[in-house]
Amino acid sequence: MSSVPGWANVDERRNLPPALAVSTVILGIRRDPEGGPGKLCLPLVRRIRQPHAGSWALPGGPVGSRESLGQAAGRTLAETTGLHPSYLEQLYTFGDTDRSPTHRLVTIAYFALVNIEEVGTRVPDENVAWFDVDDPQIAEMAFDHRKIVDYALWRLANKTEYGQIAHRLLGERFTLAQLRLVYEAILGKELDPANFRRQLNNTASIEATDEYLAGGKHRPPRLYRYLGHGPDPMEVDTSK
Amino acid sequence: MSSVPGWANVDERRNLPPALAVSTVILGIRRDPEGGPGKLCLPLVRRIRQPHAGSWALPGGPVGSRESLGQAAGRTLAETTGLHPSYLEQLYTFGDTDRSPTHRLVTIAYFALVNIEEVGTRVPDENVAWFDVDDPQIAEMAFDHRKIVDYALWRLANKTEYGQIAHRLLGERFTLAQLRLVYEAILGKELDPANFRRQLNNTASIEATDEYLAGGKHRPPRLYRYLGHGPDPMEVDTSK
DNA sequence: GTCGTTAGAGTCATTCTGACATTAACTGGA
DNA sequence: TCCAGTTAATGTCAGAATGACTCTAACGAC
Repeated sequence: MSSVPGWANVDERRNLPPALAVSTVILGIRRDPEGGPGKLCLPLVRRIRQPHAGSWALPGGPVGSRESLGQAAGRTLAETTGLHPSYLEQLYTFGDTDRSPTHRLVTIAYFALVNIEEVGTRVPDENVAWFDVDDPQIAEMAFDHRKIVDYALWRLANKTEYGQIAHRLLGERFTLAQLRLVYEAILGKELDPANFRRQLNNTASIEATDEYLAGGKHRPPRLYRYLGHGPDPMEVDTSK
Repeated sequence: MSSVPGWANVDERRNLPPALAVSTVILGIRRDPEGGPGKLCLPLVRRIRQPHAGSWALPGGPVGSRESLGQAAGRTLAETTGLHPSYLEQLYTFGDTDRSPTHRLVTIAYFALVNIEEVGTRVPDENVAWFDVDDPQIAEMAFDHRKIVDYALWRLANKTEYGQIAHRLLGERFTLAQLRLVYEAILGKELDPANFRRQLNNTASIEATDEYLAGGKHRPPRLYRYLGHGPDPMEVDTSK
């Protein structure tokens, strides 16, 4: 077991308590102006301090002693990006001993979704930026954060219940075409509009309203809304 | 915010670092001698020290400074119960501020499966015991451990991929009837043997061997084996 | 009005599912 | 040895779900 130059010796930090932090992968869909399939994207913050100064990292920070883990995730997200996500779910806890070169770091990662209207907005300064998830600029990230993002994408694709997820990404009312674009962005393939409509009508998780989306060039589509019911008992309440 | 008698004042522990621990929900299936549907059960340890002395708790313990979280879960499980599970997956991290009356406690909960042959065995002393998950004796448990068990059961029932789970509960070779009993125990309902066989043949996740289970009174059933491939990239490697 | 576009409903062949019947292979007792 | 009883494994069939496709309705642009 050799000592790496510039790294604290492992034995020196043997009896230090581990640092507890939260990080949040917050995904949104970037609209395609031409109406094509949207792309999943997320905000990242540039690290100011060592280690990994200058690299892009997930928004997050240390856990306060009098806040729950979910509260810490929401607080640090608001402080660094100004975003208040409508969906927050614990993703995974990363605690390998070599995650940070300077100390033992245990990070509880959270997974959030942001309404499509807020994507790209609320950027407080040049140290916060939105990236498409497949942007080559973020092929490498600070710490093991790229691994965290990849796991969040895997979890999203393997969700059995997309209903509430799509609803969180879109907001209160949405058209079936918008909803279909969300599913297509997550699944990475095109879906037949007619069959998509039929399947949603069978599962009674969304409801037609008597409103229509005005302003388009063509026939106005009907607006739908999601009938709540979260199946995961561990979803974080962000209603406050 | 009043002070509870016998509890440390919240302000007194404000600046103490949080204690990091792991706990493991390790589920097995208890065979029904009459061949009926098996029952999910798990080993628990009786707490010796305060708080919650005398109550049943999940096996676990503090995280060492030079071990990963998964290693800590496997080590504490072996130390307290002698079990070496073949499947170990991170479940959830519990970090509410009121989990323990004496200090801020953050627990990374793990979820393990034990082979049916080991259920009820390896009980080192009277402070370790196996319980059916619906045993009224464990309707209440130490800390928030009952909540952790319930969440593990929810996750198990909501898994999309039962293949590898069933395989971990049963061992290397198994008959289709045994596999069906595992599915029935998890899903809580009976399945048609013929349709069950047909579905498994379509998904090529198990393979027929040319061996048969001898010793029964009737026609010997063919043995099958599971073709590996874990879909969850965060499953813990217990092969060491 | 017509044309182009999108919303939304309908058609049909294929596949999947649940329920049930049938045949095969073994043990134990008459 | 033959038969009854039990379990393993396969087959059948109607109804449901699915994928690919067509058809009609409703809008704006011209």
